[in-house]
Amino acid sequence: MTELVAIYACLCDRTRLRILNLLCQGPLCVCHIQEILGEPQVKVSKHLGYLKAHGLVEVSRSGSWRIYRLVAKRTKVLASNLACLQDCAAEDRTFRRDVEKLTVLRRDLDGDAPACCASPKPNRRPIRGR
Amino acid sequence: MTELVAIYACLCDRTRLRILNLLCQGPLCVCHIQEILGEPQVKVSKHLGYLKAHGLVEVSRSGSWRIYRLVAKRTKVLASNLACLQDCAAEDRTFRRDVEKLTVLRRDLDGDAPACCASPKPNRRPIRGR
DNA sequence: TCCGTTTATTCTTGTTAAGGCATATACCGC
DNA sequence: GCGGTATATGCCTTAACAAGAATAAACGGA
Repeated sequence: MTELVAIYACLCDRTRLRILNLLCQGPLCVCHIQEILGEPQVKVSKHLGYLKAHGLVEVSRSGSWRIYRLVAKRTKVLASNLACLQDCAAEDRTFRRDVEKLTVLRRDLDGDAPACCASPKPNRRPIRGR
Repeated sequence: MTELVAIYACLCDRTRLRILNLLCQGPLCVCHIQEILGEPQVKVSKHLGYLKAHGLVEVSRSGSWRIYRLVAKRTKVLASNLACLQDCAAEDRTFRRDVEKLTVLRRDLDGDAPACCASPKPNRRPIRGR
């Protein structure tokens, strides 16, 4: 039950929902999450930290990038809720657009496996205009 | 998306989860929820208020009792999440015990339809010892 | 009309968390 | 080692909320 409450606590924030929705598509580095969400770095980083602290995601390093992904071993409860989230996300504009952006991003990166900054196109637009 | 966040906000509290789990079994009056949860009246009332304010439950009066129930028309998102919750609840001790208590309570009340205080057994134990 | 029961509301206090700014840390290439 | 990029952390302010105590409101019955 405590676990369930913790999961719902993670899910009751818009930014975290968008992040989780993206991670359902596979591992991602922070900068891509940032770019897709269009949210400031601190915000994204903090929410990722929150999700990690509560056991929903895990990190690995790849050079100077951190690759976030959904935890590999998921309890039944977590799996159920992620599935439910995906269901719900399928009908939401924002969620769908995020995934579309991700798809584009991956195509621009020649679609190699852990699609992250690891292999950026030279002329990729900088993150967050300013 | 906003709706989804609101739903999760409702779900990220232990007491509310227990209440919703009970209401999944059917309408209930406040005093029975109180009795089953073993939580003080204020607490239960407030959480019911919260759930109502966020559109997860609705109330009707029956004499001096208020009968709470899950909202009749549920969005797809809400329905999905309630189903998911029930799934998760099935494997949790507290949730199961709450439902068992409810079953007993209903049996004691001769199992008539909107099982609430409307027809209490004369020798029913008072709510919350004090 | 007064009483007891049922439920909600108000007020207060402590905790948690969100968002922003500035800064720190870690790594890369030179 | 230096500068630049990527990411995290600390501090601050503000808002939301949980919980408890006391009280109010609404109703039924004698």
